Amino acid sequence: MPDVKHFDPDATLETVVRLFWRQGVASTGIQDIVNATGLNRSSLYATFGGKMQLYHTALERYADSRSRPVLDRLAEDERGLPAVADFFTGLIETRCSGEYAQWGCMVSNAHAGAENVDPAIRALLDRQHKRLRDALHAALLNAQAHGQLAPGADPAATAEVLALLAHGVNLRSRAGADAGQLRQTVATALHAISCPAA
Amino acid sequence: MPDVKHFDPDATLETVVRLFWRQGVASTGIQDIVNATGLNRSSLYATFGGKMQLYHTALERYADSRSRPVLDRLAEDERGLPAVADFFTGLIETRCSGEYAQWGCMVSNAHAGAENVDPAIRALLDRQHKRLRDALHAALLNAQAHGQLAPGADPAATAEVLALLAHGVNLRSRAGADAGQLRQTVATALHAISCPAA
DNA sequence: CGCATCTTGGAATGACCGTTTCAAGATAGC
DNA sequence: GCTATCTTGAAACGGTCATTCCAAGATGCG
Repeated sequence: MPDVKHFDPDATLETVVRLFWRQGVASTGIQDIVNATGLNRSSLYATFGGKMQLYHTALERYADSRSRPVLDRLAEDERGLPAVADFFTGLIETRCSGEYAQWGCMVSNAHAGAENVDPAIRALLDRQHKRLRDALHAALLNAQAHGQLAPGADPAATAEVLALLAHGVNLRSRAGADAGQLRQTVATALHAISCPAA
Repeated sequence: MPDVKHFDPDATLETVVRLFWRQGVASTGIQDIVNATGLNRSSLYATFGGKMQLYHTALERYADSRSRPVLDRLAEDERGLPAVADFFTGLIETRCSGEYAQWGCMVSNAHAGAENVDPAIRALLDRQHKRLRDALHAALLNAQAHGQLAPGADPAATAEVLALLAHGVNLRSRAGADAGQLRQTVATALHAISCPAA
């Protein structure tokens, strides 16, 4: 019978996610990954394949373990606009303070890099953008049902606006944008789509 | 007396801008630049310095020759919201069709790359974001004067919202987002900030 | 224990990285 | 046309790139 792995692939992948998230795939070498994870080149290639395959796996892990829970919570929060506001508050908190401050969003970052020409990566970016938009859409439908939305507002189109706004927050936060200003900007946007009478 | 340059530095820099714009600084090698410009390494280094210095010069050229004219036109257009709408229409046109389709914005792209840790680059990103926001602010002040803006709307804060929206357009267009959908999204955003009575 | 099977360490692969060096070539004033 | 001064071509620099290979080590079953 064969030998078993002497390391935890899951923990390794989490380390790799952070490297690619912070530095991007083009600026991260295999040597960086070897140094950060402590495991050998052979084990890396045997377990995850080449660099781009590893990046794809890491990006998928990011989307599933970081984005998805937040988006699911947003979609299932039935309060309407307060749910959207909380989503953005949490987003700005994550982007501007703590361990991941000024790292931006790994998915947003991938949009701007040369890796987006890879069809598999681009499909992942489209899927993730759709998930973001759909979660916002669900929250806005609740907002409309509660009469929180401005009359005549289209929840689907507005969800797309807020999705692009989130991308903007991700980008600017990576360059060190002020959290307070981002919060005020989001508040302004939400005020613009909310019902004047409410 | 000395020899003179056997090439046009301005035309060379324009070629370099396109390389960095499309592929990013991390994925563009000096060899790529040598191949694209046709001139020698020695001439490159003697004229522009090293790679990062060349990237900085190229990014500044992009900001001055590509962004600035568009932003100046926006700031000087006194029509108000129609000026903003035209700005976004032109932006989406540039981002989604023609020679630069799916290249995104070189400044937005720089936000997501590892190059943003360079203080000189980050200062340039901040300056450029401020220019974008100020141009939008000027246009929104005109809109307010013309009674096009929703009552109670803050032109300064709204300008920041639209600036982040522009970043979102830049990002998503690079991943091949549909121009029609982007136009509709922008229209929705502008509708949300416009005066209901107008 | 012996053996088949997988993992691991570490060296080696050729290609490319950004940068430097230097001789040969080109130019403008004398 | 000579010379001083800059530009240009081409090779070479040490280092790092992603990837591969293979012997040595570890494992669980018979």
